[in-house]
Amino acid sequence: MSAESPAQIGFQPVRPVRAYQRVAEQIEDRILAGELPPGSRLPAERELVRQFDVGRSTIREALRVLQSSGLIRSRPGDPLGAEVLGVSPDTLSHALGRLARSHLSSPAELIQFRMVLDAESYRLAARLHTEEDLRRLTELADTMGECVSRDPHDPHAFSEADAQFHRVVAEASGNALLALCARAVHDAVVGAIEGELVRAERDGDAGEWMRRSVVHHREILAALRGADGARAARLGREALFEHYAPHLPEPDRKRLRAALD
Amino acid sequence: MSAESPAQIGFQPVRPVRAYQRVAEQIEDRILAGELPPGSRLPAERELVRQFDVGRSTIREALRVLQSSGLIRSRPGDPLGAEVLGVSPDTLSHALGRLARSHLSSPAELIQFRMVLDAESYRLAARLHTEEDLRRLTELADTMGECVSRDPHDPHAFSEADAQFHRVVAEASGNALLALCARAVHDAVVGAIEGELVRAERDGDAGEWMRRSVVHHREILAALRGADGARAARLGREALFEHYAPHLPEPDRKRLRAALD
DNA sequence: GCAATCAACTGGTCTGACCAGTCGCCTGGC
DNA sequence: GCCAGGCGACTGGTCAGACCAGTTGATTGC
Repeated sequence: MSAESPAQIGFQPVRPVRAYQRVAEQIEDRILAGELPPGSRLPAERELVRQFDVGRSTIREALRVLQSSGLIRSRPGDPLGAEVLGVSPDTLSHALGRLARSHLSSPAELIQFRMVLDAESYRLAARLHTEEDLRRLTELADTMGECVSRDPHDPHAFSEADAQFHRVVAEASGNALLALCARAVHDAVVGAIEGELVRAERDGDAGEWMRRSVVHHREILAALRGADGARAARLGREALFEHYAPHLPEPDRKRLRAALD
Repeated sequence: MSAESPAQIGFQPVRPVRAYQRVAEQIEDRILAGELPPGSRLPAERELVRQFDVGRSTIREALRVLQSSGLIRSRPGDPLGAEVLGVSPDTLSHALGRLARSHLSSPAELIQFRMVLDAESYRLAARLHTEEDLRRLTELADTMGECVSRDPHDPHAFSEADAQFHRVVAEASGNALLALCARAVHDAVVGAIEGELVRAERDGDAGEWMRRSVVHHREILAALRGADGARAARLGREALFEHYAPHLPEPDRKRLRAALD
């Protein structure tokens, strides 16, 4: 890029930058730089009006943008001002959820994507886990077992422990980005497929798949303990496939099978 | 969930929903449902004021939210009103870029994540590619070869063809979601590491890594043609590792190596 | 000591205004 | 007849000021 003609050097097309954008950028930069840590408060809107020397609507539009990005949260009547939330995976979840709802991708793709992310979490976690991770995972698997042996079953607590299990594995992978994405996809899947799950529970075979799921999780845990990443990854993929495939039409199922490896 | 005490059934905490949220939701739903396809136009703000029967600031805050989500784009003076862009991966890119810039994740994690996504793209693409995909990939590999054999090198066109290559592979994987995420991560990596790359180019070994990269891409292409997903995935991981590892400190490099498999 | 009240905030919304930019029409000169 | 220029009639961006409902904390009354 060092060989451009002199006439083209130094000048770039200038696009108008809106006032609310500059306000939002300044605040976002402070948040990302850590100067406004999560939990801290922004000044009140009318105070920001004075500091930035713009109208209140400009301030409000900037705050709306930040809020829709999940960086801040505001509450009417709060004398402390808007609360800084910091970077969170919620934006990712939202964006993924939107993609999942749009014609751009199908539920099957969402599930396949989750198979990929989960499997890679397992693979990495098998190498990098700590004893503490294993302890927590064992505990969660036990919790899941209790939920299924209890009468009546407690599918809510079960799902909670299940989600927690995946979250711990993702964190054990040592890659926060992977963990955040895996969580976002997990949330999106749950949000998109929830209706199916409820129906399946009502069909009465809830105990059956919960039991199978517990077995799966224990096998995965054993593979993690043995540092067998490939096996853990394969087991994770199979578990997801078995769980979701029955609810999908054949073409989708075939595509999902391609991700089984 | 069917066994709750009667007193807890039927009532859920009602949280106030802001007017701008309802406006934004209505418009977003129409866009996601395809009733407002990309390229179509929203009514003018003052017309929306009439239709939704709210103040203009409410309309504007709703439009700001949609705009920051990348769903619409507005331009001053446009008599046609805001343009509908539809769901795009830009939001994902933004969110990932923010995560990459925040203290929550490091460049190494970003690269590792890209290794994961690319490798899985290869694995799936090896199974599901079409002849047309192979033709385009061959063409792009040739283009990359030309860029490197040209004198002087054309690193810009090279990077462009490289990005295109990855994009075609991701699309050949048959999973649009995976493709979008891979592209978003690619963009985030490029955005985050660009400074490093420029430095490397200036160091004069540009020709060398470009040549190696071409070889890598041809090997991957051969693996894809042979439907050898595992091999393609491994090659893809190695290519990224070789490219980025030299620019990282040792601890990060070690962690990246864990993703090599 | 405690509960009800009140005043001073907050964010959410509306109104009305002005500006600069953009477009389409319309008119004037060629 | 054609085209350039200008003139509205729009657009979105911004500002100012107002009101409302909700929150909070001090004050008041018991």
